[in-house]
Amino acid sequence: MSSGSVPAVAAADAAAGHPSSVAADSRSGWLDTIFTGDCVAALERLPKASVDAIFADPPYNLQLEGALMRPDQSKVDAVDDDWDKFASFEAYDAFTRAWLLACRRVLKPNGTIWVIGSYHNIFRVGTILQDLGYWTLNDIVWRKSNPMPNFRGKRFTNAHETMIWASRSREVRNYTFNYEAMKAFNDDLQMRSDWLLPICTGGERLKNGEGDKLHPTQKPEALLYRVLLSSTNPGDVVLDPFTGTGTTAAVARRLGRHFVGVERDPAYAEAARARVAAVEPAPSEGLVLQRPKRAEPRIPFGALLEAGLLAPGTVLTDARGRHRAIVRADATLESDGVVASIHRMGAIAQGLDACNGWTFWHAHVDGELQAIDVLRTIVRREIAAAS
Amino acid sequence: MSSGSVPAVAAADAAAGHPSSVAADSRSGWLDTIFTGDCVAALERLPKASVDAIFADPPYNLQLEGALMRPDQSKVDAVDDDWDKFASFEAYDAFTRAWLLACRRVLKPNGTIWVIGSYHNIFRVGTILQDLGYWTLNDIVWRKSNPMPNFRGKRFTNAHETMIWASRSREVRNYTFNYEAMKAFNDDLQMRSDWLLPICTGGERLKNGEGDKLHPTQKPEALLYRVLLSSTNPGDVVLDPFTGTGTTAAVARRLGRHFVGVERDPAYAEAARARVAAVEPAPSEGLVLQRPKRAEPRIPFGALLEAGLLAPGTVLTDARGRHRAIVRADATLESDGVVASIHRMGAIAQGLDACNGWTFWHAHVDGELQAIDVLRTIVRREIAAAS
DNA sequence: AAACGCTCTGAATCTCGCG
DNA sequence: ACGCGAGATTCAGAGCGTT
Repeated sequence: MSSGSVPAVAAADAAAGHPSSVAADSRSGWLDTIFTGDCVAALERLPKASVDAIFADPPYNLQLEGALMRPDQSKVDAVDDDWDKFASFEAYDAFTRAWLLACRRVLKPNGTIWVIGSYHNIFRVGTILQDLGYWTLNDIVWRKSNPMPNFRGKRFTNAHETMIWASRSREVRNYTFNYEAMKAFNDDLQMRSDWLLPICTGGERLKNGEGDKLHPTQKPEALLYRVLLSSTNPGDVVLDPFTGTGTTAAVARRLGRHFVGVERDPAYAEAARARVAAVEPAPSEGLVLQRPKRAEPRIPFGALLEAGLLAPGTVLTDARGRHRAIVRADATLESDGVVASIHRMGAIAQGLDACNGWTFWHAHVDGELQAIDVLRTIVRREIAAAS
Repeated sequence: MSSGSVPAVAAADAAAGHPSSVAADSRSGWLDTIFTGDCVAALERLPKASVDAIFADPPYNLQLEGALMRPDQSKVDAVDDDWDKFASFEAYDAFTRAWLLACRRVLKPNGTIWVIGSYHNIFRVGTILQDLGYWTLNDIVWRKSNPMPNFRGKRFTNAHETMIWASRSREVRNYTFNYEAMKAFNDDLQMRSDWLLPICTGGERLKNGEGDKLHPTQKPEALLYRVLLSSTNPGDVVLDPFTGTGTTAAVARRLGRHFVGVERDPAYAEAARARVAAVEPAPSEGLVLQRPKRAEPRIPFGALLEAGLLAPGTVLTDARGRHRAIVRADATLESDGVVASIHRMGAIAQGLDACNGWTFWHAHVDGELQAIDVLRTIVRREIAAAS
């Protein structure tokens, strides 16, 4: 992992076709780089299955007509850029299919993709994602704490945008989701599919020479922080095919992730490179997340007997003493003549199909009734200390 | 308007083809009726352009596989009904296109449609709505205050569903949106596109003989209350092509709207009819909404000076006295050398993009600090009295 | 009687590694 | 690829019985 080093943010004109700019067998030519050019052409030059995650903020195809005035007659600075103009839904669909296909090629088998949009485009994006074989994991609603009001009073205040989070295909189960970290992030409650965050304003919003916003749709770093924290690991490669002002790349670098960006507009691309170069990555020790229990070394129940923490003949009960079983020397339990593992015996006792014996069965430890999971923790600590 | 009368909730088998059950030139045969049958067949028997609004809760095509257990090993009662099974996305799309087309025929030119769904189906619904010519007005997020958790810790808690609100076509401008009523409903703030509401539980949830839920996906009445209050008027006709247990019809009747329902399952249809028959409509005088402000004459700020209600040189402040500005004779405000309208000055003072100066700026009226909107009301009354 | 604890349930695309 | 078994995993609110 090279998160501490300065990224190579030099320009590389992928669309113009310089073969040397993208090495087919190495990441050295394109990692931590923001390319100037069309994203489909640029992605075709990246190796297959080379990125861990994708965050895409494509044109929304807003289809605005005429200017929108505020109640005080000031003009709303709308998204009227050429890159957001499409001749028809069909043209937008073809564009969407093309870049989502190109993304699918460079995405690792267990990688995931995020796409953000509004009601103007997100339904078409979602449909095409499904049609291409991506498998939706969640749709996440970004609730804006400070949305633009509806000036005409003809609709509800459009106060949110939608992100779709999808794996590469239905069969994938080992995609990255830092469940425990997000739960801790959210005051020990599961992170929900609705996130309340302010829009990008103030010092975070990049300005042009005249002090106006540089880019019409710059996303807040807090949004990308949650996205990358939840679905990537330090050292992962994050691709943003519509880099814009480089929010994804900046947050990726801050969080010790690698990035690859593609941006069509040279001015945006240059601003993004300068922005990313100024980012100070977090120290790697700050990026360590709560380790999920699944990742802990497996301890067989017998290890508790070997360690002398439990003796054969000990009586185990459930938390309320309604069920009891005796520990045998071979690390099985016996109850009413039945012999089984701690898990099976817990299931049998409750009449269920399955049971986690570690948390179901209790023993007296230091005079207190405690789950045998506590003893497993002791064994794990001893193993960690010895190695 | 016949909201006070008992609706005709007798069954009518539209699918079986009784011509007498639907009169082509009168509403007497089908108004306030819940039909048993397939919705496309039933809608083809309704007159063209005959309903003011549609609320549709179609199958979501969940594509579940296997059983899901809670951590305590109890089984989640999943939606595994035949009506939610589709052979492919193509089959679901064909189904969706068919009923949305049938809906479009019976919808009045200025009518609107609501469709609710989850990430499993809503993208496809939204795409097809657009392809058929409907024009999206908003997507509304129903944030559930008490969603089912994610039991395996593999995704974000799926804590919301999405509703799409669309007009019949892009050109329509005179659709019903009770902007002021929704604003009043929301403590005088514009109603946003994210609504926090609990799921349907407790006494509101219809039960079968065994005390289990009668229908797997009954929607809360509060959701339909907001939908119908915002986008329909008393006396309007509301169609629900997937009536289920009749939540739409029940709330429509309570709010003095007419309804038409179609439900395929005879048991659900019968339960819905009984439910609706028990609904007591609200008294019609309770259904009068806040008069739209746009119908009020526009009063320029200068009119307050002309009327002598404010004098040049008067100091205005915000409600808490943190910002101040001086009224000039030309009806602009001045503060720290900056001159601007009441609205712009309010925005500048707060560092925001926009501000309603009428409610932001306050003056001492009869010794009390009050919003200058109070003075506008006085001017309006005088104008009304003079004419 | 109010408080408390236990049980039940809701549109859900919900494990993983080893043999 | 498939079967097997270890063992990891939940929030809000209603309802009901006990303290």
